[in-house]
Amino acid sequence: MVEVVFDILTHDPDCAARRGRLVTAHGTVETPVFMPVGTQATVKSLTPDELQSLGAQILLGNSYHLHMRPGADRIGRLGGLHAFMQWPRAILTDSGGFQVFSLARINQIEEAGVTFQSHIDGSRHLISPETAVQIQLQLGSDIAMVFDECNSYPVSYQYAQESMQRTVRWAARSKAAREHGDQALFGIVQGSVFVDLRKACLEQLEAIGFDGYALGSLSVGEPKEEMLTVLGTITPLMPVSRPRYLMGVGTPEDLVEGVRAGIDLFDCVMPTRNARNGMLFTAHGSIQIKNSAYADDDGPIEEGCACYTCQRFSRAYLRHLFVARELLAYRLNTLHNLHYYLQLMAAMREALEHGRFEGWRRAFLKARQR
RNA sequence: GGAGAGGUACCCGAGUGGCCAAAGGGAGCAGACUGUAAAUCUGCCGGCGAAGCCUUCGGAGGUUCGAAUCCUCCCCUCUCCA
Repeated sequence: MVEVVFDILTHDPDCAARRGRLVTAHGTVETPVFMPVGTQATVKSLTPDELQSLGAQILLGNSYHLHMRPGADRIGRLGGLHAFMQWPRAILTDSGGFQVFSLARINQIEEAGVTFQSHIDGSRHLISPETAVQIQLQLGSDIAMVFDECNSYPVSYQYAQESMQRTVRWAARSKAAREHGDQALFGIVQGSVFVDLRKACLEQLEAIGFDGYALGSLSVGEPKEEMLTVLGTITPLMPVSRPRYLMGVGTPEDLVEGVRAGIDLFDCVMPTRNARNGMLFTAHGSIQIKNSAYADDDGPIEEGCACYTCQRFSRAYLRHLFVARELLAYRLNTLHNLHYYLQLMAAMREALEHGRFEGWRRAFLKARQR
């Protein structure tokens, strides 16, 4: 089997950004990259063919949700997640660590792992570092994440420290549990907004040794300044030769700042969820398509946008579909937003290739002032 | 012609002496959303506004300290009988 290999093609001369290439058994991923979120073995409302047409190179799947339904063992029997959902390109799976945060009301954290009370039927399930690795092995993702605890914000220094240390212990157990070298395993740096905890966590994870390193528990409610401080301080300390993944982030601006700090992989539900909630991204900021201002607007979401939606449909039509709760609204909006996100990443990769990322970034920020 | 039911805010619809500027829906308007329990959630929704004040429950009178609610007359709608 082919191991996941990461090469850096160019470093930007003016900042920490880099243009890289991640080779997986399911294709090459050009970085920096945005991974659309396909929690339940689907990027909501789109087909795999549409995702490929949009230029998606790698998707994110979720261990917790697929374990609960339909079951990772079942997906394994059915040929793995790629075959199951008919996605031929790369997949990264989250370990369920985010659900420790998002489903905090129905779980209990212990040293052994986290006991979830299923949000589907109330039954109890222990997810441990070992089971999280096992689940992801059954899913057959190209990149697996260690089982961690995603912290909420704010948390006390003491809790952040205890949680971080437990996440490190869990990371070591995850590494020990991994059997196959053809599935990459990434460690996750925790420590909330406390930079010294983040540094200590990263050092310990490096000592264990992972194929890539991620920043977790960011954009969970902390002030943007805090997020940028952690991002700007910790990212440069992460191993240069390994892929760096900023988990769950973020807005278009966040992606640009992340790339600038040296991040290679991103994922976020924002383009897909917000699309379903009527918020559409453009170079000049976002719009709420349901606003009455668009009722008679015969122009596209964004002038010059090459996406399917903008090539054919007016804002007035999209507003109508959304207000009428027509299913097509969710699809068309999602197509546009993902196109925007993926094109944004492609534009950054191109700027990096030409060594002019900073100039590109200034133009990006200027356009959003309008 | 007779018997009965009913007219409440943009629409539907609760309320039948004070806790009512009036429940609840819907529509409308706006906002939020960051490793997805999300096609979800939140706010506003008579007027001016900080408190507060003003106008409002088909119309006009009346009873009462106080009326969407009780009384009188009028207008209109619906159902059944002839």
